[in-house]
Amino acid sequence: MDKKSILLGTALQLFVVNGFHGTATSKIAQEAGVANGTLFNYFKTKDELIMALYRSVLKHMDDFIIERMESHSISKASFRSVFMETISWCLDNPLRYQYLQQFNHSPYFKLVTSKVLNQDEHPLLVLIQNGIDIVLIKQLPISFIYSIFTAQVNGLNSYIIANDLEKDKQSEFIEEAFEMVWKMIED
Amino acid sequence: MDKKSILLGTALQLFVVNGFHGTATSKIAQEAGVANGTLFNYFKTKDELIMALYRSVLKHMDDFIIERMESHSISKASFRSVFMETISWCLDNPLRYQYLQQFNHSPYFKLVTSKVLNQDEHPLLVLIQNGIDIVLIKQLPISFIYSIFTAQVNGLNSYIIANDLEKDKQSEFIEEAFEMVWKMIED
DNA sequence: GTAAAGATTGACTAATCAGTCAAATGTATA
DNA sequence: TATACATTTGACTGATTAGTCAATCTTTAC
Repeated sequence: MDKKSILLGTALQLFVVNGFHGTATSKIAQEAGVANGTLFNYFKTKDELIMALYRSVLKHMDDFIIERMESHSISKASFRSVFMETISWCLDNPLRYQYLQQFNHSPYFKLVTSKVLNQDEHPLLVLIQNGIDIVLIKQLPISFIYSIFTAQVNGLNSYIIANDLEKDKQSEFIEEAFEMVWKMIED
Repeated sequence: MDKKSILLGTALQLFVVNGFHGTATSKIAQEAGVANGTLFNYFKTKDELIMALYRSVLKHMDDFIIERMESHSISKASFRSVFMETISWCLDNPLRYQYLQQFNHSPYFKLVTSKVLNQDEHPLLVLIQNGIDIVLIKQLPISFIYSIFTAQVNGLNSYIIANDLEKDKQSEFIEEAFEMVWKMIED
């Protein structure tokens, strides 16, 4: 693994545990096994590291979901697939998930907006747009459906984590939660 | 207003804008119009201020909702009332809402848990328990329903804020979102 | 009026931090 | 081997920080 990836991985862990300003750049470099100055060869400032890590984690999630989408039709099954893969990613990548949440609710979030998020190639957004077009789901703004959908994922995820469910109990609630959200958005 | 309240109010604003570690205690004291040392008379450490502010904001929200609950029956109307008041509070108190979110997704969150949150007197939790008991809503764990309900509030709120809706458009979506969440949880 | 108790002050400290840079090390080419 | 180029190093700096405390001011009680 190259030094940049190691630095991003180390930063991820430390930021989630100690927060942004609670994590010194020197600590990241030390834990990553490189010199202090090396970090600043790869990331001009600490803020740039924080932003780069955010983009990297978003990409990791999107790649995971796109790669594993079962159905390419526009159907309940494809929504189910996106829902399942999203939850899977969150549960399999707790640090990355926490980092996204921490970042999204921090003052750093206002520094990104448009470019990073308004990606029309985002699988869920495309799916919702198509679902609305063929009157499979409710005639409401895409971003409204998107908010509802992702909020449901977050709610489910925080429930599973807070209650430390076993695998089979998890599956039950995931299935239940998807049926719930589908009932919400279907036309 | 007493100095403690002024300090809490100033801290709220600065923490939301600049983050926890991005806000110096000396800055809070300065903006609040008191000396540096005065802050530490009211809050032993910076962390204690952060925690006290969290509890204070939670209490503000609960008081608001309890005070304005229209119906004390166990009915769809009472769930609707809690939903509406919660959204109202979020929209009327953007700084406080943002602070809750920022705190909940920060490393500080793990320092609270049980005592602050497991309050059985929380209006929504009580309502859900009663709703399940009389088979008005689905026979699922209280905390699951709670997660779903609050997730819906968060999703709706982030949609309204991100799209900067006018008042009447807001009402439409709030109504729609409640009907959606009710469809999810009703038995 | 006065004395005791409590509240407020702000200069101060010891520690920590983001970012720099000249020197050292590694790598590729001819 | 020699030379050019890129990467890595870590000591260093100037700035900032949370928290302290002896001195000063304010309030209360009689």
